Amino acid sequence: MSPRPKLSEQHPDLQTAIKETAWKQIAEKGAAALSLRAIARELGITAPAIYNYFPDRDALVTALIIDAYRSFGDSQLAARDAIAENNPKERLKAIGIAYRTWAQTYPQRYQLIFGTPIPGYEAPMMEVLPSAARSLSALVSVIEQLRTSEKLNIKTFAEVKDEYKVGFETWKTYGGEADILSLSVAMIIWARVHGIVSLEIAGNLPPFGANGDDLYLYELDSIEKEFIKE
Amino acid sequence: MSPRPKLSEQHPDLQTAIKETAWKQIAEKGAAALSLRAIARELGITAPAIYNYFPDRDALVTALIIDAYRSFGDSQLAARDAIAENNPKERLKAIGIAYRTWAQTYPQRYQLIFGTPIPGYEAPMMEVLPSAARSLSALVSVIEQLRTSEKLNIKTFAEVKDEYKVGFETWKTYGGEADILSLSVAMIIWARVHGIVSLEIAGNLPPFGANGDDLYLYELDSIEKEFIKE
DNA sequence: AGAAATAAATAAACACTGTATATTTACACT
DNA sequence: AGTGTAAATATACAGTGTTTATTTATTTCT
Repeated sequence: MSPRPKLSEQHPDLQTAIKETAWKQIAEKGAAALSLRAIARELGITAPAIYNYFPDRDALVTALIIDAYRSFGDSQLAARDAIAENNPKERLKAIGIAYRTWAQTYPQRYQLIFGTPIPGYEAPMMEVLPSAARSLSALVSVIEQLRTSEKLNIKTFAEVKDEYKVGFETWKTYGGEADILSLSVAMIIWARVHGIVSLEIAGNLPPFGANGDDLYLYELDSIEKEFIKE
Repeated sequence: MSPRPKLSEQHPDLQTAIKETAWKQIAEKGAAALSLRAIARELGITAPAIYNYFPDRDALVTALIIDAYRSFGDSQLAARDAIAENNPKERLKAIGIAYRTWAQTYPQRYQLIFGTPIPGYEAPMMEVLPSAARSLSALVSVIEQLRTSEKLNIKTFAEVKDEYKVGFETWKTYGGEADILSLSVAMIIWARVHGIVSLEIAGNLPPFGANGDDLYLYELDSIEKEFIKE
């Protein structure tokens, strides 16, 4: 009928509206069910109109991932900053608790970031790195603080290989100044909490025996004992 | 043209042929790209013919998952049994190494089992439990052996809640006799190795700093020190 | 052996999906 | 006022899982 509605009938900020509708549908039906046509339907526009704002579906997904990283990073940084700077042990614990809380609040976002729920989609590292690095910077900064105050309990770890130096510098731009040792420890801790949380969210923990709460708290304790001196 | 080819022109065991073609395509293009029509095309049949062997796509996926668990379980049990029974420490390490090796050999299978790569698919617990329990039985049995020989270093853990007793009994049918404490420890260890491996396979470890090898070996060492006495 | 029943395939169609192309038109600027 | 641009539409294509009706090879029964 009318090839282009008047401005007054349009969405004021369609780019944002598209993302919001996408999140809504992801929350309702899961990230895998994300559909450009369904988004367009709900917004009262046609599917190709979306291509004015995102070159293709993957670009939309990338934008969503970056937003999710930002939300996740906000939660991590807020948890850290809620505890006094001179108490890294409690800061570490707060970050750990916040990690799982955020994941349970936004399981779809968690899977969007750390899983592979979109058919054929692979995140473009260079676009995602800034927000990804920032989201881990809370953890890295606490570990780094432990290290510089000589409370970090770990022997030497791998050195940065020459070929990775560039990537590491980029990382530090967004993830904050940190020794490679701190980054390695952060990655181990990250992998541990991710291990439990991802199994739990994907429904792969058997529904008996120790539950997610028990396992998770055990791990947080275990991490504290293993990596913090005194 | 010919609504039904002669027996001589058909596949002798179409059910198996369908699964094999599915695995081939999963290996080539990833689990997310699994397509009934593509399978049919490659087999020279029509898509609806598959419905004679699997009621729908999800049933095929479930069958694939069960096969993958079997392959994974075989690898775990073989790794365990390659070491003398009276050497649980080395058995544990062998299982750990085999875990990552299998995952790296069959990354698509790993994601099929432990990720959520198929849009809208959720594994039916009751169908998958037997092969899933068996695949973890190697780890559980080693932990159980450590526990009965009093070499397991852990304090008490959660008790089995009454409502979960039935599920736990079912588990033991396929996963072997084990104390709930052993099962809990096994799940922690499982979550740890899964944490690194899943991040690594999904390409979410930053490509610098400690690599997967370093992190993984650190964790295996760490697990040994934390859970085995002496 | 001939007829009936069964089972396994095909063909065609439905409702979806992402995406490309050409077209239309509201809006902004000169 | 006229032109150019940008943002929408309409249309179309190739792909998906799935349903239905149809055909026929094979098996079973009499």
